[in-house]
Amino acid sequence: MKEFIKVMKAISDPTRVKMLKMLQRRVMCVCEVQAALGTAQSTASKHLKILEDAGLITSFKEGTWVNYSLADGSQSPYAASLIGNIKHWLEGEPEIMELMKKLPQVRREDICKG
Amino acid sequence: MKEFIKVMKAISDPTRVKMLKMLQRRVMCVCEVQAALGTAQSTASKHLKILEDAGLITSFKEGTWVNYSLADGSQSPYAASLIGNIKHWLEGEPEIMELMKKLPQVRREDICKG
DNA sequence: CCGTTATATTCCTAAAATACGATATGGAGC
DNA sequence: GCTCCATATCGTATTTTAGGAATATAACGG
Repeated sequence: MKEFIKVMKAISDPTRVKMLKMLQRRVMCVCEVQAALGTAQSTASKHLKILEDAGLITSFKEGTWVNYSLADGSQSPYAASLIGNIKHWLEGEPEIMELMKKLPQVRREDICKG
Repeated sequence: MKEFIKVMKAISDPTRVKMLKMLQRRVMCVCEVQAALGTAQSTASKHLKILEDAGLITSFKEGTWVNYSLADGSQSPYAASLIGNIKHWLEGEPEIMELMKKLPQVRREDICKG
């Protein structure tokens, strides 16, 4: 039950849902997520951790960067099911479409290292 | 997005999940739900309202009783998907099995009217 | 080792969720 | 009309959550 609630709570926040929708398109580092959403760095990092703890995303380090991507769902059957659904859910939402449109311009080469 | 979050938030609370699992088995009135979970009456009523607003359950009046049951999902595609999943999710959970075991003894004839 | 950069964590505050008791509503029956 | 019972709503205390600023950690380049 605790595991189930953890997954559901993780997916119950608009900011985190947006993160999932972005990571569905491509791998992103924390500063890219932060830039795309316009949040504080600590906020982005914290939300990503919640998603990772729930088994919805995974990360791997690449130097100082931490790359996040959608998980395969092997960590939790609930996460697996939701990962599958989230891919087609909310695709028509204006809020999400807007975000997706500006996603290509959010590149770590332009954002970080400065 | 708001509708989506509403459904997800609704299903992110242990008390409400237990309610859904019970209503999956049979129709129940508020006092039966209250008795089965051991909560205050106001608490049960409020949680049921949240689930109904999310399109996860429906109600119909029968005299002074209000009967709640699982919704068919026609109100929201997100609710529809989760209603389908919740039916097989958590079936093995000790907490849920315990609850299901005592469900037959929770009858409005014994609880209410007195 | 030192400085820089990306990320994580801590601390604090504001907003939201939860629970309960108390009160209000609404139907049934006298 | 009044009373009883099931349910809904209100008021409030407590807990949880979200957000950002500040600080800590970790990896890289010199």
